Amino acid sequence: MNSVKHPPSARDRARGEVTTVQRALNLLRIVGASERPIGVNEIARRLEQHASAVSRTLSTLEHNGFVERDEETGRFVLGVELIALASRLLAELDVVRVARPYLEELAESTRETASLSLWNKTEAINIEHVLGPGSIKHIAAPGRRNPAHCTATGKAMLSQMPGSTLEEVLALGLERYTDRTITEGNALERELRCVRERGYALNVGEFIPETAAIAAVIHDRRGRVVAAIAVTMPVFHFTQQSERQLAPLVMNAAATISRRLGHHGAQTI
Amino acid sequence: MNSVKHPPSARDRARGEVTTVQRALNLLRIVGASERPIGVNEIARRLEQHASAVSRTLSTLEHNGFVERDEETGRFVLGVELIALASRLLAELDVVRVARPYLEELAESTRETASLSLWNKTEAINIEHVLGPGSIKHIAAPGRRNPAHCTATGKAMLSQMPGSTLEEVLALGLERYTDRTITEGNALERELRCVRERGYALNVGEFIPETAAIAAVIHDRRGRVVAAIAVTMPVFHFTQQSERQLAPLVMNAAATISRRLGHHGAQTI
DNA sequence: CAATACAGTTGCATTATCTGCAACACGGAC
DNA sequence: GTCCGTGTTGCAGATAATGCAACTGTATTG
Repeated sequence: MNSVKHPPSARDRARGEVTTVQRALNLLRIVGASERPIGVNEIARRLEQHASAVSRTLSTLEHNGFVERDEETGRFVLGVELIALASRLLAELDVVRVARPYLEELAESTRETASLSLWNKTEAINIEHVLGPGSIKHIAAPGRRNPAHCTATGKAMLSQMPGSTLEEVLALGLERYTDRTITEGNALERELRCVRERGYALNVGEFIPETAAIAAVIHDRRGRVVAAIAVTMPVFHFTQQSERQLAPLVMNAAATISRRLGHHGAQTI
Repeated sequence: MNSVKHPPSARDRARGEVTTVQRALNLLRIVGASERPIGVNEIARRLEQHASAVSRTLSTLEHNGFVERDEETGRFVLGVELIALASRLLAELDVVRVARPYLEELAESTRETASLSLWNKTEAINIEHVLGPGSIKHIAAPGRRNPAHCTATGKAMLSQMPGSTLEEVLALGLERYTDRTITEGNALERELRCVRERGYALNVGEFIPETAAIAAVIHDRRGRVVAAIAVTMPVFHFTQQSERQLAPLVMNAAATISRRLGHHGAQTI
C-alpha cells in the first residue's frame, strides 16, 4: 500500500505553523529588522506574544550570543554569534569577493550607489554596497530585504527562477508599497518577460517612492542565478537617457562577474 | 543596575538548560561547524538527540532559510537568511572596514596570514583574513572559533576583559588541545598578566600543533576591546627573532586601527 | 513628592508542543 | 534477494512553553 500523500505534520512545520523554534526565529528577524535596539515589550507586541514568553526566549538567545543587550538601555540587538555563523558562508561565496571591485567601478562610473544581492527563498537580500559620491545613504544597505515583485534586483532574479518560485511569490501576495507597485499577477508575469528579453530589470519608485534602480543577474559556473547587481539612484536622476547609459554598464559588469565565476553563457534555466 | 536577587528559572535558561530553542541553536552551530554538508543522522549523533527530532527542527530551520539543503545529497548547510541577518551587523562594524587594508599590509610585510577576530562571550571568532604568499590555508579562516585560553587572539582579548569574563572561561574548563595548551587556571592568569605587560599575545602550538600566532587587541573610541588582529604562521617559522620582528608590526597595526576608530589611549579596562 | 504608567522578570498551574518509538520508504552494498 | 543506512511520519505519552498574576525598578505625571 502506498501511503497517500497527506499534508502531514512536518509539512505543517514547513508552512510556518506554530512551533517554538519558529517563534524564536521570527523574534530574531524582528530584532534584526529594527533600526535601533528593541525592547521586550515592543517585540512582544509585534509578534503578538506575551512579554513573558519573549523575555524567556530572548534569555536563551542572549546566552547563545544570537542577540546582545545594549549595556545602557537593556534593549536588544543582534549578536556576534550570527557573524560567526555567517562569516564562513560569506567567505566561501566567491561572488562577493569577485563582485566587489566591479561594484566600486560601477559606483564610480555611474556616480550612484552600486550593490550586490543574493536570492533567499522569495526575496533578494543586499549583502554589499558601494556608495556613489552624492548618493542617498541607507538605500541598498547590507541586510536590507528587497521584495521580489517591486525591486530591480528582486525582479531581475525572479525573472530567471523556475515557475514554482514565481508561484510562491504570488502566493505571498504582491504587497503594495507605492502607487507604482505591480500588484497584479499577470502584470508581473508580463514585466518579468520583458526583463528576460532586455536583460535587465528596472524599478522606478515601485518600492520606495524616491528611488530607482537598474539590475542584472549573475550566473555561476553551472549557469545558476546566484546574485544580482544593481545601480540605485534617486528617482529624479532616472531618465530614458540614464537608462540607456546605465543599463549596458550594469549588464556588462554582471556578465563579467559571471564569466569570472566560470559561467560560459549556457543558461541552465 | 541589575542586582539579581534570586537564582531563578530564567537563570537556568541562561545556563544552557534544555529548551527547544537551545537545541535548535546547537543544531545550527553544528551545521555551521561542519566542513561539508551534514545529514540528519550525523547531527542527531552529535547532539545525542533522536533523528526524528532533528529532522523536524531542520524542517523549520530550512523553511526559514537558516539552513539549506544541498540539491544532490539532501544534506544541510547554513542558509542565506543568516547572511541577511549578519550582513547588516558586519556593515555597521566599523572595525572590519577600517582593519582590512592593515590586514593586507600586514600579510604582505610579514608574508604570513593576517586575520581579524571579534570577541564573543568566551571565545574569539575570526571574521576576516588575508592569506600571506606562502601561507597555510584554512588557518584563521572566517567563522573559525578560537578558544580564549590557547589562541593568540583569544588570549590577547581575554587579557583585557573584566575578571568575570575570566571566571566564565575558567568555569568552562581549559580544554587541552596539544601538549602545550595551558590547562591550569593560575598558569593562565600568569600568562595573561604577561600579555598585558608586553602588549601582545603569543600562541605557539597551543591550539593546533603546527601553527603559531602573534596577536594584539583593538580598542574602539570608548576604549573598549572590540577586536584583535593576528599574524598566523607555521610553527617552524616562529623563532625569537621573528617574534621580535613581527610583534611590533602587529602592535603598530592594532594601535593604528584603534586610533582610526577614535581611540585616544585612555584604557577603560 | 506621591501617583501613575510602563518595562522587564519570575513562580506556578495549565495546556500545547515536543519527544521517542516504531514503522515505513528509499537507496546502496553485497 | 537480504542487509545496512538515511530520512520522514503518526501516535501517545512526557515535557517544556504559555498566560496569568505579582513583583521590581524606572520614567512620567500631576
